[in-house]
Parts: sequence; C-alpha cells; structure tokens
Amino acid sequence: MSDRELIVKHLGLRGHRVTGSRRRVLDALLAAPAHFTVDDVLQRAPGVGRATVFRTMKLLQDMNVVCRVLMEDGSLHYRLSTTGHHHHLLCRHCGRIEDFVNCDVSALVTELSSNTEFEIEGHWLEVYGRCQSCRARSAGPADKRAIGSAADVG
Amino acid sequence: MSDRELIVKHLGLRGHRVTGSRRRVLDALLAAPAHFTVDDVLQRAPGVGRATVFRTMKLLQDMNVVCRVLMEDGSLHYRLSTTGHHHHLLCRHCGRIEDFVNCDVSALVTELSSNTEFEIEGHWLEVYGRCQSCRARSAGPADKRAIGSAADVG
DNA sequence: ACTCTAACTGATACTTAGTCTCATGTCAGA
DNA sequence: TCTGACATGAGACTAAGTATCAGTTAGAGT
Repeated sequence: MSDRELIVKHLGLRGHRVTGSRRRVLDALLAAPAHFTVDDVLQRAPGVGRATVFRTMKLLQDMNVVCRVLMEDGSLHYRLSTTGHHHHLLCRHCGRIEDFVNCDVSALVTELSSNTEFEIEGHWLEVYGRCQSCRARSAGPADKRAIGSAADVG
Repeated sequence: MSDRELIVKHLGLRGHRVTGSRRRVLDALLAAPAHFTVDDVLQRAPGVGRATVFRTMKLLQDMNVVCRVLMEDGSLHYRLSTTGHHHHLLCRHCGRIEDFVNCDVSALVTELSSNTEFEIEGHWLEVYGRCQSCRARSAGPADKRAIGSAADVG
C-alpha cells in the first residue's frame, strides 16, 4: 500500500471524510520538495480553496503526516513527516533537511530540571548547518552563502 | 549607570542616533513583562509609529538587547536579553521564562556531526514545562492547564 | 439505490505580523 | 546655526492564518 493510500485509510479510521480536496492536497504534498509553504501547496493543488488547504494541513499535522519546520528567520515551513517526535537538521546552503530522532536532549532536560525546579514537558530544537555536498562544493573556489545571517541563532 | 543609559550609550557607539522614539520604545520594553509582542510595545509607547517600533526592535535584536522567543504554537514573541547566545525555559502555565546559557547541546552537535556529515553552524532550542510555583499550585485541587496542547513539540 | 445530515467546501472578509515607500522631521557634527 | 544623512509616521502592501457562511457531498442507515 502506498503512502498516499495509507494516509487516506488513516483519515477514514479517524472519522474524517476522504474528499476530493483532501486527496488533491495530499497529492500536492507528496510531490513537494523537502520543505514547503502553504502557498506552494495551493499552487500545486489548483481549485482547492486557501482555507481548505490550511484546514487540511492542520488535520495532517494532528495525524503526524506533516510537521512544521522553523526556519532561521523565524518563519514556519512544512515538511512531510513519518515518525512522531523528531528534530530537523537544515542545510543553510541548499535547503536540504534531515530528520533526527535519537535526540539526546534528555540529559539536558534532566540537568535543567534539577537546576531550575521546572518540570520539563516538551522542547523544540532545530539545528542549522552545511550538508556534506555543500561542504564539498565550497571547499573549491569562492564560498557563496545562499542564506543570510544566523541572527540570534547560535 | 542604568540598563537604559547603557543601551542608549551603546546605540551612540554603534553610530545610531538616540531619538525620542527610540527612547520611548526602550522605556516600553524595560517596563514590559517577561515576554511581549510588538503590539504590546506599541500600546506602551503611544505616538510611536508601527514601522518605527518594528525597526527599533530589529535594531535592538542586532544589539542583543532583545531576543525572540518561540512560543509552542509557533508564534514569535520578544524578550529582554542581556547575554548573547542562550535558550529559554518557558512555563506553559504562567508564562514565566528563564534563560539558560549552559546549554549542553555541544555533545549532541558532536554526535550529529559525525553521524550525518553535516557541519553544524547553529541551533535553536526552546524548552517548555511547568515552573516550581505552578507545580506547587497544581499539587492542590484540580489541575487546570492554561495553554493548549503540545502539538508537534515533544 | 435512495435519503439524510453532519462534515466539508470555496469565497470572502478579517486578523496579525511584518515590510516598503515616501514626504517630512530631527540629531549631531562642522 | 546650518546642514544633510539618518530617522520618522502614515499608510499601502504582503504573507500567514482564522472566522463566517451559504452551498455541496461523503458515506452511514435504511
């Protein structure tokens, strides 16, 4: 069974209807690049209303089909997701994204809990850098940065 | 020398003018709660234009006077900042924020680098939880959550 | 196969966060 | 005190997302 069919089936199981618009949004998502905005989806799913795309995206977020990606400038993009909780490793230079699940924030959380008396319930972590192929490429001539400064991200 | 005077002095040193509007924005910030939006500042600095507040906020971000805080819903708020790179620990229940600097993400970064061939250049981490006083309070009668679900934050 | 209705839809108006433009105002160096 | 580069406020604009509402439809029940 394809990803598409699986998701469609899941929709049904959760008591949601499988409508033409939802199928079209889904197709648009599955054909989209690593990360995209709602506007990208709108253009790839002509005829589907803006509000419906937003509604569908929210539904798919709840179903863990898509997740949000925090860009360095603070804007939010979307990305297809298969697992539940995970983090992203974004290449600043080509936009490539890798997921990582084995997030060892637990040690940090334990430490923070004892230092601060907070009970930690969740976290959001995005990591930015340069992927292998971009490193290889920039090892050559000039190193042109594709995307702006890191601002308050460190 | 007060915080305010220090920042004003710093403005001058960086070649920026010390104008009435900037002073009013600064006063508004210094009087604001743990985290706030540009709209909050606008209301506390009547007479200053929207665009000017946005411009000033950007300037103060560059100067590390304020930093952005990522709320769990994905919206961005602002907060007074004194140090450079740091992270936030937000209480979901009362909105309180603590900074932490001793972020042990370095171990994670080292691990990620070797696992993924990415060269890590930056990261963004926000941690959500419940502060001590909210824990104490909710240990009593009913536990009413002030803020919604954790969604894709884990 | 037919009916019925709650769920869904697209259009559109609205909200919120932020940027851009431009004529006017003003800080601070000479 | 003059002057020009820097800064300002007003308001139009963009982008992301929400709310409303009358019309449509999936799919459960017969």
